[in-house]
Amino acid sequence: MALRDAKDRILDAAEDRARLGGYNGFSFRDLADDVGVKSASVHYHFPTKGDLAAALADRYAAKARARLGDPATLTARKAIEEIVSLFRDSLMVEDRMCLCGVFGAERDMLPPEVNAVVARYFEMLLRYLETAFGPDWDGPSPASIVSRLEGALILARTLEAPEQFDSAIGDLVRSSG
Amino acid sequence: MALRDAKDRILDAAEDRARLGGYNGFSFRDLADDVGVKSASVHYHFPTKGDLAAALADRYAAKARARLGDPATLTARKAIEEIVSLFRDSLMVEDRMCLCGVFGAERDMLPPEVNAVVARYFEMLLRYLETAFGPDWDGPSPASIVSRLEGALILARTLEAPEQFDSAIGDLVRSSG
DNA sequence: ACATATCTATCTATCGATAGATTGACAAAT
DNA sequence: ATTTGTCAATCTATCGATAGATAGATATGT
Repeated sequence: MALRDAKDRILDAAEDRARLGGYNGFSFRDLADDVGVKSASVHYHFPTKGDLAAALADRYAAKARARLGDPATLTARKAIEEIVSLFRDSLMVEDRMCLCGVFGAERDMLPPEVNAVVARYFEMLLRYLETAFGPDWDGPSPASIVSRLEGALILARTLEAPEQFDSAIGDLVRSSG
Repeated sequence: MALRDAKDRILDAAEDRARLGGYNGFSFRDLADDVGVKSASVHYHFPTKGDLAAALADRYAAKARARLGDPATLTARKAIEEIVSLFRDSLMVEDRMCLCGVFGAERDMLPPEVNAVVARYFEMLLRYLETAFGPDWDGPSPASIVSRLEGALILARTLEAPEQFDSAIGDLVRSSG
């Protein structure tokens, strides 16, 4: 065993590269070099690239889910703050796209097993907000919030203007705290 | 001369493929086969892939600009309707991503000359709305509208649920007509 | 001994890109 | 009217690099 599990370190490298350049933005050799092994060893852990990317999106979704917390225990305002913070950190701290946002944009050329996991990520985000909002919610829809966050990431990064993120999210934060 | 200018037919093929799979979702050979020439002929018109993608994004932006019309002659409501219709057709009619949305998501691995054109596309959209809104506008910011549209495309396509687009855009359309 | 994990070595396919020949159209020179 | 020169556009052929993937040997730990 290395410092950490090799499988995890491979996924770390893949996540970093994929969030910068998408599915074709990394190769088995890239990841092998990053981690310090040979590309055949990456294939040992993830036989195909589809396997790897699906596992990657799955771990990404699980980490997001854990960070967001249990929506049944959150007010609508707090849930919005949590999900905004998740995307804000992606932009401001990590300077990376949302992994599932990139994969979603490229979806028509991705292996179907990857798309399935990416879809589950977005369903999870929507359910999270729905649960926190409850049946009487009359504010912005979960879909509009998730869309705005995903799009704001693209916009702010493309314009190389992080403040555009706040401009895009503005009234969301205002209306929620 | 073929039925249409070869350069244009190459860009047509590239636009179609790029909107499905991103920058690495097409190759010179793909486009050559689509158009019925050899890949060397594609290189004749666009020496590098960066040249091609930059020209592609530029044409894409010009077409959008022409379709949207002059914002100085439009009410805020009408301008919102126009830009919503642009993205709605991308989803419902063309079943494709926004070209600059995909390129924006992949931006960190794209040639800089492509990113420059993509950024100009988004600046154009923001200016379009700003101009139509005028200085007294107190509705949603241009950045929030563009973000929502771009994100709604990703969300609806990923979930293979076009109705999610309306759910994400809903109150925008409602408040504007 | 066995399983896990890595290695070396290699395969086929494709990538973006280039060199150099060929074609056809059109204009200028004879 | 015919020849010559020029140019745009395409072709054939190929380059070196890299892609994802595989076979089989090797090392390590239990």
